[in-house]
Amino acid sequence: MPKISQLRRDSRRQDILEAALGCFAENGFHQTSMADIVARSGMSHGAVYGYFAGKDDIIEALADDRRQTEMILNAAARHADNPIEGLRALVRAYGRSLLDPAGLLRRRVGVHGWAEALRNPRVHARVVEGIAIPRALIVERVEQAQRRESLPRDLSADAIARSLIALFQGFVLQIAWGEDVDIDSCLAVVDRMLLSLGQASPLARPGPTSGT
Amino acid sequence: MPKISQLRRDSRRQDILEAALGCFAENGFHQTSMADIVARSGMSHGAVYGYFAGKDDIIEALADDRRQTEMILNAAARHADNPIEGLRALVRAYGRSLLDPAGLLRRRVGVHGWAEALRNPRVHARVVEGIAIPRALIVERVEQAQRRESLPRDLSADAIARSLIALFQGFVLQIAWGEDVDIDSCLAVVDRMLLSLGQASPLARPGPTSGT
Amino acid sequence: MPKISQLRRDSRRQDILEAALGCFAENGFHQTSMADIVARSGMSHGAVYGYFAGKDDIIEALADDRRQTEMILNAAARHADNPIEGLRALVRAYGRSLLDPAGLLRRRVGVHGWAEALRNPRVHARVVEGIAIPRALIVERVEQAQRRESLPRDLSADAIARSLIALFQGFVLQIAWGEDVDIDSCLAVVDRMLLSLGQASPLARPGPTSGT
Amino acid sequence: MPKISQLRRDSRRQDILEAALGCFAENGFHQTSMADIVARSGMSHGAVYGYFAGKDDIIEALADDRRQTEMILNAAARHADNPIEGLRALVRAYGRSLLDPAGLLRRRVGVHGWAEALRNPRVHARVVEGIAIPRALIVERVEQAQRRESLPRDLSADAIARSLIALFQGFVLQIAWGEDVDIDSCLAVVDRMLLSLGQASPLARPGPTSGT
DNA sequence: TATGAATGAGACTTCATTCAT
DNA sequence: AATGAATGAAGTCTCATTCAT
Repeated sequence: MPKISQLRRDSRRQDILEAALGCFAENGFHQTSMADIVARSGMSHGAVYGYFAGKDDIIEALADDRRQTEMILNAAARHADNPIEGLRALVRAYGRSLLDPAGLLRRRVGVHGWAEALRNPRVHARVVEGIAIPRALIVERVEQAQRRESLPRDLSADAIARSLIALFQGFVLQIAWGEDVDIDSCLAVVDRMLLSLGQASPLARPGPTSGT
Repeated sequence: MPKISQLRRDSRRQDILEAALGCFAENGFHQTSMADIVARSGMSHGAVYGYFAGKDDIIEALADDRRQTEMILNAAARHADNPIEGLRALVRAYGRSLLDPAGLLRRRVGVHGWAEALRNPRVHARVVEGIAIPRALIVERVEQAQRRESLPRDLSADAIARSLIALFQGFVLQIAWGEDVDIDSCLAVVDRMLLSLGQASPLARPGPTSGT
Repeated sequence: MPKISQLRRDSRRQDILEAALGCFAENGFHQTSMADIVARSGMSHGAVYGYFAGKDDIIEALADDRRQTEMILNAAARHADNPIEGLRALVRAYGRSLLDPAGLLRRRVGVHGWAEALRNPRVHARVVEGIAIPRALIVERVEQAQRRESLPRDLSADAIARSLIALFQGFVLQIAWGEDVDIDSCLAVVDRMLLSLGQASPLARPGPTSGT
Repeated sequence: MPKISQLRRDSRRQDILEAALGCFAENGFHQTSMADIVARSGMSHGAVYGYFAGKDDIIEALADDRRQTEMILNAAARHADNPIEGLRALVRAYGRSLLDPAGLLRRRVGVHGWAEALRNPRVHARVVEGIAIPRALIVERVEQAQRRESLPRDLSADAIARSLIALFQGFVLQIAWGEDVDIDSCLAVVDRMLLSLGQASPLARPGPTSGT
């Protein structure tokens, strides 16, 4: 029988996650101490441990960043009839999210999560699964487009999806570093790539990796 | 006047860097202790500190490793006469390096370095400068291509360069995670993107990010 | 809002200072390790660091201990009407404190503090300020005496004060070394010096530093 | 059969001691590393250990600072016939040495030695013995003076000697701290004390430690 | 439940001394 | 004799977690 309402519990939990997000964004997971998080959350050590089993648990909770992804994916659903337009909508939606200053912290922590996924299996699982979701959706759209001949059939749908995702991973990285990235220009490039892939005359296809 | 030859000194230094590379690849910078590196290098604590001022110094030395980048860039220089072919060569060269198992550790550590660059200014400088080198080269090639009309002039050369780099950053990441990436297929996608960008009929250009 | 009372906190803090005092008295500041202090205090490393920022902080806290000085000065204040008697009372009070075995450790640590003051600005400030307090009081008394002609007016009051202090610094040192100092005899000498200074016939004053 | 002449050996040894003196004066014994001394001496680690058994050996060699003391004592010998003048000459000689900037380092290291003498028996022995030499001489002069009635017979000669030494120990300390000490004024005070002690009318002697 | 003081293993780094060259 | 690289014990301090209050 909880003494405080579930609502209050959720709110407190969110406070901790937000505090952790701020700390991790500034200093990374391993250069942030629990004391930092505790101080920033305004709670006590004991209280924080009442909501999370430990630091790793907080890291995992933040790595489990499925919500934002799903919100973005909804944008693609609006063009369910035209796969190419769906993909373009997805690109635009992702692009917009890159410009959102509210996501700054989340993107920085995301990069830390990429590194953490290399050694922490639980984080790895969450991060990789989180990316598998949009990839599956993109693959679906690409295959639709290939069936309609609006994307070349000789290219692997999975490779196209991975490439699109890779593009945005790189953008996230470059932006997180504070580089002077003109997102709109980059989106224009991605958009044109998508479009021109669909138009490419088959005659012009040389062997892609023909070189040594 | 050192009692050991410069050659031996360099070799010892390299031993330490290799030990560190292995440790960092497995556990990241901050979950690797100096004791780990010391043990793996087979040297003593004091000896390691005779070569590096501390852990950060080792991290920076590894981040400063742009030799590999430069070697790859040399491959692209051979196609200096045709910019598009030069870019394609670059893509192939990078792609090959992704398949090289010898670079596995280096790529994993590279991802850790991306995260570290978010909070360590010295690492940031090295990482960002290391990426500025290929970007400058790509921009140059793209501008040549735009002057010859083999790439659309209305796209920003910088954005194209950033996009190409982003693609490979994402590939590095996905491969480092151990995902089942078919590099050849991805390279084919990138190659086709490059080619078709050049062929895209002007009439077919819709406003790239026209929607909200 | 601390979970332990301020009283208990102060007591713990005092325990640490006492442990440190014992260690420092035996081995000096730099030959005493934090582990020594921790062991002697019966607390844990972390606990000690909860009360002091580090070893230097402990050293400074001990150097900052001017309470004893002030207690001694109070003794002299009782003879406020007659400056010479006030000075003699001060001498007696200091002298008594030299015999106090309870102050043995404190005096030994004091000597270490003198050396530390040579290179640690914070300790320097505390030590020098701690001595400025009695000096100011002595200067005041001496000037009173000079106005009443009970001390020669041609001697610098500051120099007289510094000389009195120097005497006691030397006594502290010699006693700390365990030398066979007969304090009472020394006090008799100082007392007589004070008295005879006041009686010295002006005719008998040769040039003080007339030699080479 | 030494490869280098004894002369050269002595010179090298002196170089090391001078380097150590500089380091110790700046940072004290225990905050100076052998590497500091080695660097300042311009020699190699091995070479230094060829002249001294270790750091403690160097410290002891510096604590054994008998030469300067002896040079000063020679000044007192010139007035062998008149003990009071001999003491005054001694005071002047010591006073001059306090003003000598060349002795600055030596005096600072001396203070560190005072502290070190508290815990290092070998240093203790050297320091205490070094001070016993002038004390013995002063005692002798005082006893001569007492026999001639130029100093009161009811005061302990040892206490007078210790008091004179204490005065200078305190001066050394205050000067080493960089305090604004007017040495000449202080010497005038000491000189007058000596003189007036000899003149003090027996009638004026109250009980010295008559207080509580 | 909540608090925050306490724990203690373990992190990074220094340094007196040795010894192969 | 000289060199200076190497050793490794020991130093200071941090911090994730626990638990008495």
